Amino acid sequence: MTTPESSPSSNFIRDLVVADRAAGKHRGRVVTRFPPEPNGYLHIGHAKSIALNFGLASETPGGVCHLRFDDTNPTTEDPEYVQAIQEDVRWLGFDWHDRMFYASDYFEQLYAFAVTLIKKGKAYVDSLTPDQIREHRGTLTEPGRDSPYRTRSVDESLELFARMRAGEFPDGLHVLRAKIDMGSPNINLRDPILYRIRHATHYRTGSAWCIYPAYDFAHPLSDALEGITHSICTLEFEDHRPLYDWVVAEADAPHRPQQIEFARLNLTSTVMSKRKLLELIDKKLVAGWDDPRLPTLKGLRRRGVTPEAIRAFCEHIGVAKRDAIVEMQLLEHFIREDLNKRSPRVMAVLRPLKVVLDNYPDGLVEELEAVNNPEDASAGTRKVPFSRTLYIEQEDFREDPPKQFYRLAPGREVRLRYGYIIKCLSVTKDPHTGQITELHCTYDPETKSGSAQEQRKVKATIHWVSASHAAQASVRLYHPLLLPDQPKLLADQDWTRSLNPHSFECLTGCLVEPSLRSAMPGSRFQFERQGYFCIDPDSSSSALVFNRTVSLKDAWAKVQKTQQTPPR
RNA sequence: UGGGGGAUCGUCUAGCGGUAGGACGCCGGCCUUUGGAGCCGGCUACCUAGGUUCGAUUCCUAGUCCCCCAGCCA
Repeated sequence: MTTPESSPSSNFIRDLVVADRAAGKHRGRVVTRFPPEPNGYLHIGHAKSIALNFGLASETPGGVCHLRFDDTNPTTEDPEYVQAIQEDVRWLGFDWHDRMFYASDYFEQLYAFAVTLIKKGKAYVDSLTPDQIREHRGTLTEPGRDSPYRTRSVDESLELFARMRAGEFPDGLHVLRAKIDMGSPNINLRDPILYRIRHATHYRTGSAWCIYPAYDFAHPLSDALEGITHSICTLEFEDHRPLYDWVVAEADAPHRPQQIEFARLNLTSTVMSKRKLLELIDKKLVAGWDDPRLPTLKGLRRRGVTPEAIRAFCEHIGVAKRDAIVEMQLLEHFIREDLNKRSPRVMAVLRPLKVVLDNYPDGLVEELEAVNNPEDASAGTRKVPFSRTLYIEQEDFREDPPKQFYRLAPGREVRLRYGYIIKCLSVTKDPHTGQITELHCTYDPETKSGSAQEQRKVKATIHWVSASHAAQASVRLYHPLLLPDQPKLLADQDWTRSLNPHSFECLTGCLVEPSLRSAMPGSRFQFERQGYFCIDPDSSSSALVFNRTVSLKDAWAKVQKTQQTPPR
């Protein structure tokens, strides 16, 4: 069977589905659905739902999962989103096969269900204004009051409803409401609106309709029509469940699905609500839906995150009913874990510092052999050119090295990855600014990597590129979208004030090893000692652009952090 | 203060009356030509108070705290 690591962890929905199957409920069938409204892009919170619904279906013999667009509101929906959502679900690695549906395909049937309800005296056309309806609804603590139109005859409601459909009335003049209980302590049961008039063009049905079903009506019936067995949604719909059940029962639906609610995903230092994401886009606070700082699937993808990492993350966080905020570090862990296995290693210098090896023959170029991936022997090796003038990382040199810094410093030695041990002899500075402009070092020819004499150990190995061979690149670094610890501000209307003003950083003049010149957009690498990077779509062979997906864990950064905050 | 939900390490999560487990994180060590990866060890939790029981995180009672609901959004 499966190993403990790979076997899916238990959660209450899985348990329930298994129990239902064992009990022969729904004749042993399991049909789930992922029902996005095409009015925005998918984010990692949706990924949790997608993984749950498609996962449940795929781990059950004969189980299926539908993709259904819940497109009952013509004013906000757009085919652009329908397209993007399909791409994202596929990219994540899930397949609905031929089971793609639209709630808008059910409009005719939903209309018939509404007529059934009216005929049964379970729905009526109300002619109160929106304000009046709100007034009559009561409050959380006071019951509502019946609309004067509640006692309208079945025939009159039938006729009015037909005329609503025929387009005889302007928006808002009438609505169709369920006749349940205006005194219910559950506000959702106080004669909820089933249909509203909207003279708007629907992206799929065009102008065929001017009345549109509300979620609480369309959703349960769409589920019923599709034979959904387990209709999984988030916690905020919990008190809609009695209405869900009411609609399915009273409309004489052919099938009764079961609604089950779970807690949506929240992540630290980012935003997940559609409203906030949309606001970031609209106000141009980010570059677009695929901005790598965003938790959208498009953003994560552009950043270099793999679908495998997202799926592993979703499996690991589990499914429960308590509100939860998952630390971003956990997501990063799964990104690193996946990328570590698959990313070719490569050397890149983000902030270059020139190094001249005074005793290395001018004009000589050696091709050093470098391992492509220590985690994967089949990845092989490559040649990296080495010469007299190199660049190393600025932070790998300290003129006045602090405690525990064991990289290069005047008089100190360090190994160049796949190359030689070098020793720093002198530092050249700009006479005006005092800035270090170059280092003069010597190399020890006895210490070439892989050679027999290579006995000596040094404290550190650093990465480098050959000055005359390296390719220029720019590198985009991403930092948390939000400032730390600002839950108060976030709740505000003014939540954008908690945005991190430095969430985006672009490094130019970076130098990468020449093998990267031919790399294709989207390909991922580990820049040794630094992190995982991928080639951005903006990249070209003449101007390479990398995104940092996630940094490597950095023990030295931790040491520094504790050094910076000495106990006073 | 109506209704619906929920409370287990710092974070996420398991547990279904019998020693509270895993992961992330954090701390320490080993190893290392990536201060990466890997390996080893450690850290910290059952909201409170009663009750039932030989035994309660689990069952019961009463509290406390948190989340959701008053769109012709979903």
